[in-house]
Amino acid sequence: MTFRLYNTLTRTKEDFTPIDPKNVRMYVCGPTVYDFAHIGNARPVIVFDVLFRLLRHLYGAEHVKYVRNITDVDDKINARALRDFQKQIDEGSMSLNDAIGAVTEKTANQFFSDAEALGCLEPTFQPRATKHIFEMVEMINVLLQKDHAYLARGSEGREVLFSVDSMKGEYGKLSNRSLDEQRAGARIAVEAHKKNPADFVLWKESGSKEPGWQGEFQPKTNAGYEAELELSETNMRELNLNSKKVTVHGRPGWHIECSVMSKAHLGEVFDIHGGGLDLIFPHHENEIAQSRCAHGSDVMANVWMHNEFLQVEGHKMSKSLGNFVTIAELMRGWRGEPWSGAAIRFEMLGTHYQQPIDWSPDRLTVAKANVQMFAGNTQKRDFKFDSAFDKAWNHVAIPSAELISNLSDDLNTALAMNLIKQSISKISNLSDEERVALVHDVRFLGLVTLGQLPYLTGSFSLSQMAEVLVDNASINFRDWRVFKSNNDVQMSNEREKWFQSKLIQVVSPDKITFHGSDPTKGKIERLIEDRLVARHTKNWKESDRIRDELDAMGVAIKDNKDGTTTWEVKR
RNA sequence: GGCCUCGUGGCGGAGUGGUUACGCAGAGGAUUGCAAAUCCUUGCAUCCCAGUUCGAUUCUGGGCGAGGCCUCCA
Repeated sequence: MTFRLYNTLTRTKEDFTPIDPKNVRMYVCGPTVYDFAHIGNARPVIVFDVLFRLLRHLYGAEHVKYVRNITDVDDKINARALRDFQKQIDEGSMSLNDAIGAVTEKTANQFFSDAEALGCLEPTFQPRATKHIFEMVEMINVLLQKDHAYLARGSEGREVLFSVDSMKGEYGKLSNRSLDEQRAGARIAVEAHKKNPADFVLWKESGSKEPGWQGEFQPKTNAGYEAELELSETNMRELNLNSKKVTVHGRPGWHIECSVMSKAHLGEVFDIHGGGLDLIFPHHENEIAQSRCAHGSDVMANVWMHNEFLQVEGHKMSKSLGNFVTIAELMRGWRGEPWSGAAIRFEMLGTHYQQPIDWSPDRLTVAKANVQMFAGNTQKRDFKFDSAFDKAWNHVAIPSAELISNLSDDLNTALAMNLIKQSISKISNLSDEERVALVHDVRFLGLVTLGQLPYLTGSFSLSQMAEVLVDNASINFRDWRVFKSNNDVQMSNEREKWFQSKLIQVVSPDKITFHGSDPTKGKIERLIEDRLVARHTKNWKESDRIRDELDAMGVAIKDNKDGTTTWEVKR
């Protein structure tokens, strides 16, 4: 079987050959943790999770390393910290640094739980930029010594800049653009202190007049770093500097973070580097420039993969259009319905990663219907207690050869999902072998986990209903904690009301308890029993009245063929 | 200006050099006190032009139309 991947670097589909089959290495650009992840962010998370699963299958789980970073140093984070914690900072009850820590911690945690809800495996490493500052300074020094970088004074202070001219002929290969074309384009701001307008920042001085920066930070903390920068002879002459060392109190540029974190965990040259389409230029181009020049290598990674973008209902997703949807919001309820992580993943994998997706309730409905059909049918007694099914669930997922062959063709999840959708549509009529294959494939793709099954069927047992409520509660609880920590009294009160209405008790900042199960359960069961009695005596009036009453409680009932009545929370 | 993607039934949306998945909506039926749910059956489609080919929705070229990226962005 051949395993092929489209490589942005060569613009062709190539056979994939790892540098070392015992150590297959992949780096994917993770989130900048200034705001909750939206569905656009979810795409690379899901796509590269599938690739991770495939690599693990092909080379053995212990032979694959997957690094997805957390960018927790960025001007947007600082801005967010100032916005959210302005009051506390002004009052002196919180340092800007702590505020930044609160923002990144909160956002990163939400990202982790989002990724989990979307059925993603945890990457091997999830490094944070703030833990690698020293190595960044080190790499910048290497670049300075090799004359690939220079110190200059910009409008906002001193900067260490990467010199793209020092890499002429090689810079721009990934994005397929030459420096000459760049100059012709009108989009690049010409800044006098740059040797070439395309030169980008490696290190940026933090000005003392920027609120709260100067003196607020200690070397160990998350923002504002003292960097010792060695200057090359050339730079010294140009800047008329006498000393060989210059200290710049500042912060790293965006691109250097990934160069450093990938090197730290995967080495100077590795197999696969992934991310969103928009990162090709300038982010990945600049990563390549930094890493190759610092290490003197021909490539940074052999294969570069980029996922296409996602639109929302035909439009670019943006805050100004008001169609910005976070993952948590989708699961809580979007366009009138909550969408499970499984449905979101199902929908996402239905399109090849290099195709744009238009995100809409219609498409999600399809995915949801499929997931529910699968889950519902596998919940049926004759299916569930069937030994073949049992076996499939209780063993490690062994994907079918066809699934692997589809995925091996440049991660063709659309084709893989086609297989699954077809099997699901005739799930009741599948042979034992086909059923087992379906169960394995669905699990391999991370579409459904055993723990998720009860939530997907729509036919909740009583205890499962309680679980669902607690599950929804956990999302609200997360929000409540955020509002609480922001001292947003109005919003946290609103959440508390929600809990009260659902008979859920907030025990502590880490714990919630569901108390609503028993009374509700008893009432519903009693009403259903009463109604069954009424039906047996053909008292249709009373029977319908009870149905209305249950309906008002948000409970929908179904009279089954065998004379029993089941119920579910109305969706 | 540079780079790139897409155009399939009423709608959403896959795949394929030779009978066009799947879902929603529609139609018919089973079941039902009614309803809901469920199950079964079913009608409906490949933007236009040219080329390659025995054969094109699929490959190539052109046209028309839609959208994205190039600036922080996944």
